[in-house]
Amino acid sequence: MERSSVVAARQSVELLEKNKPQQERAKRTYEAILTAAAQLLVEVGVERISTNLVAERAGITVPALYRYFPNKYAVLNALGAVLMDKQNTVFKAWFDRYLALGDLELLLDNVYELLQSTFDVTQEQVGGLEIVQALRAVAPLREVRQASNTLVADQLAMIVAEVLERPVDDRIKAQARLTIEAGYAIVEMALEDDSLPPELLLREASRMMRLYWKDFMQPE
Amino acid sequence: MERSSVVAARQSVELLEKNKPQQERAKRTYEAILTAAAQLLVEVGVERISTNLVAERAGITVPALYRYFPNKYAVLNALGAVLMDKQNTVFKAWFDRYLALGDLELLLDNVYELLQSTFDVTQEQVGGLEIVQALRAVAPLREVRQASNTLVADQLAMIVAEVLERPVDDRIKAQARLTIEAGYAIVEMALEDDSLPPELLLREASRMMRLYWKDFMQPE
DNA sequence: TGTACATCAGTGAACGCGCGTTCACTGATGTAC
DNA sequence: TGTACATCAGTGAACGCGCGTTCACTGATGTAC
Repeated sequence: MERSSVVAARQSVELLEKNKPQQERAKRTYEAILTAAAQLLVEVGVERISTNLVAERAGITVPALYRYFPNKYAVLNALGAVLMDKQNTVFKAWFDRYLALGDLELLLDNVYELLQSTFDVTQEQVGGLEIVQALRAVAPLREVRQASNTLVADQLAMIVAEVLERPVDDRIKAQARLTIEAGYAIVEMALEDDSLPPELLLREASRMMRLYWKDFMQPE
Repeated sequence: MERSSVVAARQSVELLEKNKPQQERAKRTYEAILTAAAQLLVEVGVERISTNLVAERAGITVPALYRYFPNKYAVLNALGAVLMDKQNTVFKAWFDRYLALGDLELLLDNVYELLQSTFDVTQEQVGGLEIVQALRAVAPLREVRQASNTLVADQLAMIVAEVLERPVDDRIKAQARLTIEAGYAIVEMALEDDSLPPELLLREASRMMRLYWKDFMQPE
């Protein structure tokens, strides 16, 4: 699995991994660390997760964890990268499937499918909701999340502009950024809220987005 | 200032305050704690804020802090309650101003003003952005945020239903919940993102919401 | 107006704990010959 | 096929630190008479 599509800007807290696992045993250890971290994110939350806890749960000693990650933020970052990659993959697949040149209608008519797929992929990942929340919560990770969302939004803006033969101005960038951000926020809400069925929330969200972009293409 | 409009459900972590400050000196201390906490939220982040740090910054000893708050979550909760109250007050004022019976048009034509006011009130509060992020991040606070947003959304749903003479069904609840959640997410993004002007983002968001609700009232 | 007293507010010192991190090391795995 | 050796992977023990929390206490404030 390719996990480098989200590249962390270098900052005061080192987020990059140290030694890559080479041997089989090492790969199992590495995966055990991520699995343990995901479980603990659910059980104790990002507030109380620690390298000690993760190592213990993974069945290794702490120095073994430090062989692969410089600190706990790097572990969370790796977890976040895995999930964001999955989400971005879903997005790209959807985009490629429904994008017919010169026609955005098909895309707009299938926004619900995108939201539902994003919902599914997040729910299937152990600790999925907790991971995306951690991405919002922890300062060094926030920038990674923002960079990823901005990247996706810019790609969306560029392609839409191209199809409509319009310039990529701030207006269209704002529309794209807005849609992406609202989309993720609503998916997270649908995962969290248990008073309303997720399908309904996602259905309504897709309706909102469709109306929004339709109006951009053919103003009232 | 009334700070109790957001009531925390009792849970495993105690969030309520202990002794209320009575004398003048105590009120200053109490305020100094909240001010210090807000500053430190900006400087070191929610990850590293601690009662020790807050007490030191506030110019008091740690046991003095414990006189008013049972733990650091209660401090963050108080901070969050202050901000959510301000936001809810803004919402209510806007709602009362533009709600004409039997007509939601005026409301819909002024969504931008609401978003801008919410943006302003959050930006003016020291550590405003960091506080709303902490509300999303910290588990025991998350429920408080969700309860507050659900409450506001339910009120919105109820009044809209009343004006339109429709029942308060899941559909209308979902619409309201969605709008509120997307609204806050976009305000936060506007505060965080520095690549696009906040006014543009809020303008577009209000356009999206207006189209969404218009369509509900008069389907295409 | 003065003072004794009750209550409120804040202090100094101490505690046990889990944290992140590092060290020199032993053990496991893979490979050259 | 066997073995010596290099490299990779993981351990045990230790460290200093800041954390949350509590205690018995001193000091400040307000009030009854």
